[in-house]
Amino acid sequence: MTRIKTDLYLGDCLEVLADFGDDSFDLIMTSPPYADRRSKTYGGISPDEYVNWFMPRAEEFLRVLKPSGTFILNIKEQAVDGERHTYVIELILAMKRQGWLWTEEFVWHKKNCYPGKWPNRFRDAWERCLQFNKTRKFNMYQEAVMVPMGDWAEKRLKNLSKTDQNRDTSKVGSGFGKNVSNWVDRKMAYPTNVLHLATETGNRKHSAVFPKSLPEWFIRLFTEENDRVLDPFAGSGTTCQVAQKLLRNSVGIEILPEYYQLARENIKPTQYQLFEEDQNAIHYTTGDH
Amino acid sequence: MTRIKTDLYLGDCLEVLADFGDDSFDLIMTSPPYADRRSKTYGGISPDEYVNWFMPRAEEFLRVLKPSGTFILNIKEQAVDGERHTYVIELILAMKRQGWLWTEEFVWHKKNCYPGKWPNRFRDAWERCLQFNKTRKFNMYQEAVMVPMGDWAEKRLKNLSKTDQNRDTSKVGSGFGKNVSNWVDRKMAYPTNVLHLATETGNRKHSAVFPKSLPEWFIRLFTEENDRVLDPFAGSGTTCQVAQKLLRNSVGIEILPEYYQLARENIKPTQYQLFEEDQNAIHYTTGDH
DNA sequence: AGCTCTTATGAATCATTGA
DNA sequence: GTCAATGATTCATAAGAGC
Repeated sequence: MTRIKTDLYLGDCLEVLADFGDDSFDLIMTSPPYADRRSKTYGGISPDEYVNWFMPRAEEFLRVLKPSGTFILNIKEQAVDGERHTYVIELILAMKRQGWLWTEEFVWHKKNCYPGKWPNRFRDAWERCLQFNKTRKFNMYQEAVMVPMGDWAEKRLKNLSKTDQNRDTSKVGSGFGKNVSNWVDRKMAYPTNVLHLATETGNRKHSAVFPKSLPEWFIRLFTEENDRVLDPFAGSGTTCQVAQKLLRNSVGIEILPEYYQLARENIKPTQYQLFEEDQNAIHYTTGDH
Repeated sequence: MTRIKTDLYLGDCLEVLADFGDDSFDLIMTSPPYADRRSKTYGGISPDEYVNWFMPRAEEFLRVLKPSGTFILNIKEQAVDGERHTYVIELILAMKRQGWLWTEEFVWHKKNCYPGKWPNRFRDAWERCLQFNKTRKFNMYQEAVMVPMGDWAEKRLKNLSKTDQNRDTSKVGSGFGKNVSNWVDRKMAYPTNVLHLATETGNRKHSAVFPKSLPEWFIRLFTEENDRVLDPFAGSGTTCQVAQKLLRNSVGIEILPEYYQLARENIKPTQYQLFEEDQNAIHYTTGDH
């Protein structure tokens, strides 16, 4: 029996994380308060101060992340005075100086983005999901997020073209023959670094929620069951909710009491996972928090 | 009768542009050689030197662009030693210091990206289209790129682009708008800053073309007929081809003789556009180049 | 004309081998 | 050791051929 823990903390992650040991988390997945957005609620970090505000916290993230772990930062700069502000790209450079590896930049395409019309720009339909790592040897479970192949596959794989055979038989025997058999049955393909996820509408209490599918995708990709996930800007607790559902331990930190309270309501009490022979017999029983 | 000029130059844009006056172009649309890519054909600028290589050219672009004009830069940094290189975001910062406004960043989602599998990353399926301007009052013709809503429209659009390819160019000048106006009673929507286009895979002579639809979209969005477009890294001349089709004047500059020659072959001689009442009476007659 | 089927290949990235 | 060249991996599109 494995216990899945989901812990919520009220406070500034800079202070709360001081009590956590080095190399504690397999994944940090967060969407921090955007500069100047939610200024009423979060005290309004101005775009120009954003990097200075973020960096000491990034240092703590670097400390508590395992060497094999990953940090996913969902963020997008807004337009300020007719321009895209540069605080996000400056943040990337600053974090590299701090010791992070900037491994990848995923694009989250928001299929149903916010409506609106402006004379000088179109609706903003994408956000960055920046991937940072401590080392080049990080855990990645690609099979966990495979996607169905396109319709083209069925016809295509019936009759493999000569090129395919030529290109691959040029290898010394071992390669294609084996792979053909892999391919013919294959219905799934590896995804790309562009994610197509709709935003979830209707959450009025927390203005900057991401859809559950966003943390779900990254949690599946970068962690296994019983791993430990951190969301240092937990908001209404979406990341922790998803982590719990996927049987990952998680820690959520939120500075605003309203959101902290909301997160507590959204998170079910501690779960217990029972391993039994019958897969359908995985039960969830609630326990003390 | 309006004459559409399409001029191609062989040489380094840094030198060729010296002969052009200030404020000459309404749109600069280009995809420069990426760092260290195609090093056999182009010089192979190393990622670390890329900004220094680019900046003097950017200065010329700034000079020859009209105050109401736009500069679209299609670029993507590669992975170097397990990380995304930072030369593109450093370029953005350098260009801002040079006097550019970084107005927007469009995402070009490449639906058919290069295949492959690696233990630490997925396939790269997007590129940046960075929008820079000289002033906050730039021309933008949003209606020219409106898209029909719904799935039925997608098929319609596909068919349209097919007939486009078949020399049905009479539709094209103002045609897109006209066709679209047929659907105006149906719902039209403004697009977003995410473009979904497939790369063209059939081109054997030039390995790095962008699909025609990419410059087409930006030319429609940021210029009107008879405006003047520049592609300082013209390659096989895709931008100029499209500009000509859309009845915009254009200048293409290419440093490699092979591509310059290829561009010349791809560009039809100077066109003359006749304005007459009957839409079908728009004729093209060839003249000296 | 309009459909299906065939075929080539694309701004990729990492691991391994060779100089 | 460092650096350059070669090999291995793999998905989606459109042009072209055939009916």
